Amino acid sequence: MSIRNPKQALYEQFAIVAKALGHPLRLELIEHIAQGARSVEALAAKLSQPVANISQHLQALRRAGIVSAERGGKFVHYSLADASVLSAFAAVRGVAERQLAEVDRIVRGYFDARDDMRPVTREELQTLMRDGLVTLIDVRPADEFALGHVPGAINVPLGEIKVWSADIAVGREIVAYCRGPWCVMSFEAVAALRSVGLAARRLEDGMPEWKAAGLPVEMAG
Amino acid sequence: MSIRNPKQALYEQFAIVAKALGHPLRLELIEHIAQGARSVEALAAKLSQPVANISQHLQALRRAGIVSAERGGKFVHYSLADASVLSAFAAVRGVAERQLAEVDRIVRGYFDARDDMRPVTREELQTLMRDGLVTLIDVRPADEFALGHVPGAINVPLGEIKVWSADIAVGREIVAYCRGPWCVMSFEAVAALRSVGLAARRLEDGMPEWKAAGLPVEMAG
DNA sequence: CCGTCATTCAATTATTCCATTGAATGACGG
DNA sequence: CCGTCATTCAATGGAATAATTGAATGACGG
Repeated sequence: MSIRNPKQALYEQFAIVAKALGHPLRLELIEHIAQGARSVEALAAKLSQPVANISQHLQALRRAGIVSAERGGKFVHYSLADASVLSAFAAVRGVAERQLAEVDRIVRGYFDARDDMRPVTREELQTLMRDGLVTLIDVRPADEFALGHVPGAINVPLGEIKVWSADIAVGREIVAYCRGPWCVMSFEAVAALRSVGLAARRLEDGMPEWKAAGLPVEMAG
Repeated sequence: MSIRNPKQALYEQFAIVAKALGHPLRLELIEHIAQGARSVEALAAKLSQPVANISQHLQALRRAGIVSAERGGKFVHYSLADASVLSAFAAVRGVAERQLAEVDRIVRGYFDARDDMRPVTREELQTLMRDGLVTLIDVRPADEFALGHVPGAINVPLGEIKVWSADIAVGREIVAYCRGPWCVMSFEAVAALRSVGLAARRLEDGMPEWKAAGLPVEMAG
């Protein structure tokens, strides 16, 4: 806590935030917390990690002002401290997408193979939904769907998509979304639907971005 | 390079970018490089750091796709790889400003003491300049001014502000800017000008943001 | 083709970060 | 007021990061 010039002191603070974003597990935690408030053990289960490890990463995120903790019952619920966290995440992602060849390689090797089409934008989706032209499916697990989803969306967790798609008439387009722009589940869903001859596309990103854009969110189920 | 799921692979890439932003020296490097392309030794001199140390930090930034290097003569010039780097920096800064109490403490303890007024926005400045109501000064060192400045600005490096202000008539407002929103020099300039009875305010942020906003930039001197 | 000099590499030490384990905390429900 | 259980703390070992030093690279100018 030595006295140093204020610029350095500020930059140290900014670095704390960036450093907290600088670990893949913590980024994944942010993605999950962005779906809604969650307890430590729920997050640990979702990431298949020991509880103590998750707890420590959450504390790192909290020290950086990225998430906030609130006790309810015997659980501590973590949620995003600020909507600006999502834009910081998006900005970092943007740099990586534009500049890192490895990102390009991963996207081409995996994601393009499952959906090489341009995703549906939020604006497009609103029009399509208003005119009743598409079926919108939310492929996240039921608990995340319950915490908030796009109005009119049907919850079809990825594991149930095969059974669900058996009853669907060919011709009507299906739009799928999940947790965010690179959430694997919506890519898998689109690939599965196409493989049985259905027309399917992804929404450009997921629930947190929809909400952050100020669009309506439906709760419970 | 083991085979793991694509989501983790992507998040590792995003983490590389964030991690590169997670060190105060590297953030300061970005601020300087944003003023214009610079050699390693020039940056080392500006930050008062050994050349080898700066070289290694620059390579970390380059691996993260944040800066790019180009050889010219016997110097390697580093510049920002992408305009999106500035928005990532700004987003991280935004989280810190909103959520970290320590940032508030530093700002109140140092910056507010020198300028407790609302800064001038870019739009305001354009109006004031067009109507000829203010004198605009760029308080950065001459070399940075030469690499690009706001049209109509006068270069008054911080060290010369006392001499310069002696000849200025009271009454006409002065607007000062430097490298970015928390660049210390413009705060110091405003404080110095006010202490001799002149009306002075800061621009809301600095040269890189002006340029990133698509506004005109004047070169050379 | 050789010397110069900006830059990078390599090696070292100190520090910080990360995952794991098991124990401690502390709020709730009875 | 006590047991339960989600969460946090503390301690360990191993890995990555940072600063420093001095040597090596390698492109340019002659």
